[in-house]
Amino acid sequence: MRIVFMGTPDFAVPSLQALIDQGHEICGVYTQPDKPKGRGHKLLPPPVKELALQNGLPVYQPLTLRDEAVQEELARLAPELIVVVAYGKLLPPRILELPELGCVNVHGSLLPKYRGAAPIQWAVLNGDAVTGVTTMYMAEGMDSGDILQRAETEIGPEETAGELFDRLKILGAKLLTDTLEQLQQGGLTRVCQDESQVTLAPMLKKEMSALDWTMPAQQVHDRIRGLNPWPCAAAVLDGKRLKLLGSRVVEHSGEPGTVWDLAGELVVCCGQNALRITELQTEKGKKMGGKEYLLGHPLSAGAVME
RNA sequence: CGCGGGGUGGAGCAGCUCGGUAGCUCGUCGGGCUCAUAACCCGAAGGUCGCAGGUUCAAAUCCUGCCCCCGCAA
Repeated sequence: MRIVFMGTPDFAVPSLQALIDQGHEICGVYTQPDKPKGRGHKLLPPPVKELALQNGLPVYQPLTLRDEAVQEELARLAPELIVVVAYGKLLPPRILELPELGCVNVHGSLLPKYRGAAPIQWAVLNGDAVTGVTTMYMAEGMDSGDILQRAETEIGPEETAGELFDRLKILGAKLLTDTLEQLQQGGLTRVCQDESQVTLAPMLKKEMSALDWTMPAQQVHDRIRGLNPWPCAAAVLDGKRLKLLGSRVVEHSGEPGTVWDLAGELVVCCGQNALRITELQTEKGKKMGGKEYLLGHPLSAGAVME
């Protein structure tokens, strides 16, 4: 098929690769403009752009799709189908109607659950046992289009949002491949979303980093997993900021927030049970296990984590 | 030229301001004690203090340049 691909971050890369491998004619790749990232000032191209360039695909980075000239340019590419994976911009109605086969989107949740920008993170934050990916036709509302296919996967008890991300981007690419194959054979029926089951997964904010130690350990644990690798659960111990990256629920009780050195392990009491901190990061940026932290940062008596 | 922190035996840290014998906790190896142990006791090995220059009688420590890592901000 003659396809225009729209996508930006890491998550979209396997999907674009899948389209290339599947032998489609990719007549254009749309991605967000390069933005200053990193420490210096450096202008970094989005991951999708890099893959596109490696494959000699024409790249377009318009500031907005609402611009008429941009829309005309897209129309001249005459795609039969537009595939969108984490592009980061809403498609105006005129573009949605442009390709004869429509616009297909890959989303990181089992729609209609978790519409929005951060479906994967919220699945972990909420302690879900199962999530997945969905392919769908795009409609005007955010992630509201008719469902084509879904694929499920279990979320591991210690899995972080970042790890799940890496799995779902692969799963999403596979599902996309399958969906396009079946579309070409006309073997798919579109199913509209059950509006009563809709939940939203808004973008995470760094203000969410703070933890509430009065919550049960399991919930704090889910929080730590879901916020990793961004914005990451944050805490203050001994006057210094810590990022908490990994944890395990352990049986122990005490005043919520109090910190213990239990046989060399860093343990924090929660509202119910406690958490063993398995990985953390100090202000210096060093990632280390709870044990290693304790070796160089002995706890003062009655230490409390905030 | 966005702001800032850091690179010290295998691990995590201190020492740097006020240059002068490389320190702490853990691990490793050997020995001891114990019914036993993530416990305890004794002993040992192991470091070009990121790299290169400079100042100095003397540099982990002061000065200059470079490499690498990271936090904030985006």
